[in-house]
Amino acid sequence: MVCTRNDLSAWKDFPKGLRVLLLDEDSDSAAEIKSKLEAMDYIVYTFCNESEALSAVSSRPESFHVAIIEVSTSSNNGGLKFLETAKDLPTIMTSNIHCISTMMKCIALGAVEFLRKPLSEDKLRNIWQHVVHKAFSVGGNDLSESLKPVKDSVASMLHLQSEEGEPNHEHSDKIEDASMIHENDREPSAVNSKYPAPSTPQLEQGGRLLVNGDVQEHTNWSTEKESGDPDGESKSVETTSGNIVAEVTAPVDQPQGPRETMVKGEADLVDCTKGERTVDSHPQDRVNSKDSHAGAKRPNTDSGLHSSWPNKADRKKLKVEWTTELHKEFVQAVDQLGIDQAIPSRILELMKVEGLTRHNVASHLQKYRMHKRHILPKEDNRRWPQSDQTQRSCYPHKPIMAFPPYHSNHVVPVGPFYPMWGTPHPASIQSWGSQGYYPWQPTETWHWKPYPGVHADAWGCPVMPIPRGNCSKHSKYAECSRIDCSSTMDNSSMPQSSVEHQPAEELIDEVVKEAINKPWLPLPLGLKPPSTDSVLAELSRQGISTIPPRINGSNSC
DNA sequence: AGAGAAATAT
DNA sequence: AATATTTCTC
Repeated sequence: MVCTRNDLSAWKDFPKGLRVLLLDEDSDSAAEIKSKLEAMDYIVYTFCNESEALSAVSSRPESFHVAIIEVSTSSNNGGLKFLETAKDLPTIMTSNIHCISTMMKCIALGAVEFLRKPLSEDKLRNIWQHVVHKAFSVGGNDLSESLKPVKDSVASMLHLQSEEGEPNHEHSDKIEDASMIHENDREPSAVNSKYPAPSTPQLEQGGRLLVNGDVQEHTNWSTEKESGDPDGESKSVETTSGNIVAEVTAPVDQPQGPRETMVKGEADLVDCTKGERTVDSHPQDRVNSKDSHAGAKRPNTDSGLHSSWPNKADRKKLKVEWTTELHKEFVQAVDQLGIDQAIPSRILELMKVEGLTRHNVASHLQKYRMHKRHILPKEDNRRWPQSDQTQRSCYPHKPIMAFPPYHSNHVVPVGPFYPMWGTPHPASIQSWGSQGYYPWQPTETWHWKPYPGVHADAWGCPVMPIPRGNCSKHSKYAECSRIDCSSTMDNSSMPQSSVEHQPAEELIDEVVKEAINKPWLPLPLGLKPPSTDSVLAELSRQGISTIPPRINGSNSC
């Protein structure tokens, strides 16, 4: 009758079927208790003398979940021996005498509770709590066989994910609902309607699990890198069977450093539970915050609704708002990492923004790249009239043959495609580029590397006509190793439709790919060999520092 | 597992 | 229409 883990995952209506060892020398009393317990769908094993009970519990300890032991009046130590022996078994002592010292003795010896006779249904109803409590108090390893399944079952009910146990969503929701109420005395409502048998947790332990479940929700939110989405990206509080108690008892975690991102529920205006939440930011953490007026720009900042933490429903839909701030941090991270390192997880790491997920970053990065590739060149040309030519011309975005048609002297009054992203004013909303913020590592370091393992730019990347003069200012390796479009295309007569520039990009991709994959072949028309600078940079990037001294500054532009 | 692209949602 | 999230593919 060993209760295995599998049995327990099927223990849907816990605590029905809980196995109770009952020791009472008074057979009438025993019968009475037994019938009450059985009415609650507990399974009762009655013993009328201690030694029988002892042998039963020692020979098959896994057969019982809880014991109710009468403190015998007839013998001196009646019942206490059992208590001492069956330490793994949550044991409730009972007696019709209620001598305080006896009670204390029982508790001191490990009894989980002392119940005065007669044992009413109410008293008996809650004995399952001790089972659960024990299951969660004891470390996973020394958990007695009979309790493991209990723990699994409960963990599963609470959606705590004990090991790979399948979480039970219906249950978790209900429990969560119940826990939101924070009441100790639960009438047979949510939980109990599903588990009609006993219950009405009164003891601290019982309630604690639920309350802590709630706490954990919060903890989860504040630490999780990915909000509670089920794809498991949440690296936060992975509650496992071994550490639930510790986890749950720990104070709600104080973000120690990471900034927090602003997230917004979808229904901003509805009510406190749905309204936007602005997490307090930690000024001391904002080491990189460059603009003091940033706060004023935050469209969402502080509507005074700090009240409630997101409940589950809302949490799912929390939306990251890419404010200027946030975007700036993003760009900084990206710049800092450089093109080949700028992957969502690293960016996320660098940004240290609380609550931001890798998905968020990935998405933003996707957009960022799109803009870099397709939009910025246009934007750049048209919206940075003051810029020295270098900035524009050295843009690393790929293909350039198809630079958007447009004459620099022709002021285009029409709004940009993506006004948000291209606005030149540093203080205004998002602008993708990082120029101006991090002059030591300008966006030029963004060399899109379409083919893993090789830096395309080092091998020749197509590029716009090189403007006169300014090249030498930029030591980056990219700029001199590009196609000189003017040799093959006439800028002034370039196609006006940006549609036509797509195929050209792909073509260039192909050409570059070919050049990369077959370095022994002559470079295709339009590709220049890599410059010395670019080769050196690539070599040093790959950890090769010693180069034969045969370099003659041939990187003329 | 995680990056990136595409699809989908708001 | 812009942009964020989700889903899908590799």
